[in-house]
Amino acid sequence: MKEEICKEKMALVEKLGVHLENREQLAPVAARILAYIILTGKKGTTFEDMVTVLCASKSTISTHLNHLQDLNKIQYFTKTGDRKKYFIIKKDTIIQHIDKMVSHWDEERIIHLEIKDYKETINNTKIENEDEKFDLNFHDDYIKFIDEASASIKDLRIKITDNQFDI
Amino acid sequence: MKEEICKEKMALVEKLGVHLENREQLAPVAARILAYIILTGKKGTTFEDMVTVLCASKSTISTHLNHLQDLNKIQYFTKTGDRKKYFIIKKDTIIQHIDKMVSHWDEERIIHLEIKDYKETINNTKIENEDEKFDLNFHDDYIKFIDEASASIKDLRIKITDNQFDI
DNA sequence: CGGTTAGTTCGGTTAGTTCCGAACTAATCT
DNA sequence: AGATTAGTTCGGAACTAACCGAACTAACCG
Repeated sequence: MKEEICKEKMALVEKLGVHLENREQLAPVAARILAYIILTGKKGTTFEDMVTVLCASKSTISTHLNHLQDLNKIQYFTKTGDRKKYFIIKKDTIIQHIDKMVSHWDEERIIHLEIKDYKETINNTKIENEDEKFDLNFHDDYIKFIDEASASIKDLRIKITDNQFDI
Repeated sequence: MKEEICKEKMALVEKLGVHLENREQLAPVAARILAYIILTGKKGTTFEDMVTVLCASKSTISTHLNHLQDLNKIQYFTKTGDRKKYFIIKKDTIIQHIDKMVSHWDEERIIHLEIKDYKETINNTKIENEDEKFDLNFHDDYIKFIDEASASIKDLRIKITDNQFDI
């Protein structure tokens, strides 16, 4: 029975790993480390543990573990009389993820405005074929969507910060 | 004056190129091709044109141009008595982008449900320390956000399909 | 037919990524 | 002090991605 759960866990680690590898632009093993840490939860997981369970070398685990700490995605706690570090994901990971989405949309907003600006200049300076002119309405609608989505996710952010969940 | 606009255009191509390179996971030159096509608009741009203006080899342009067509990001039209192809971005690019966002959220939704499911199993089977149990509320709230965001972007999709803008 | 235009395909180079093993450090235990 | 535990650092092997040049094809022109 314990083995079955372990199998299920490792299957999920691989699945979540692939997802995180793409979403967070991480190396395969780095993504699996993160997935494993997420699915282990509050009790935490150790360096050694990950070396054996993820079948990776100590150097690989070490490098990626440090990288994930640099990225502020994980942290560790310790136990008195125990030299090991127990890794858990950063409590504010979701907030970070939300903030990243928001800043990503901000970026899109800015570039859409810039493109629209450029297109307007062209439309006004070159008095060329009417039907070669740029359409601009789309940019306005897209920006409106971005603003709506940002507002909606900021609501979620507030809800989460109020409740202070862990993942 | 024409030169100034050209400089401005190429600066925007680089900027939009970097943005698209990340957003669409394209090779640098592929992203610049797409950016250049977007900023040239309805009059279209040719193979040769891009070779000179983007300072890339014919083989590079050829490969990426075919790749972008495979990805359904660009298309071309022709002129009678003219052997060249005039590339423009696909009219439904925005719709594609929106659909990609939606399917991305669907994916996230599924994996969150799977993780929640796994965590529930663990919480129920192992009757371990109460405070080692997984928190699950976050997943529900995140899924709720995803559903809201999806709904909001689907509204935009309808608005756009009704109006049928070009980019 | 030969020449030009428009584009493709192939092989190779360079750059960069990902991971590993071996040798190392640094703290703790006996 | 010597051994053990916990982890780091370095060099390199294997692989992948991105681009280029050169040689090619395919259509049309005169």
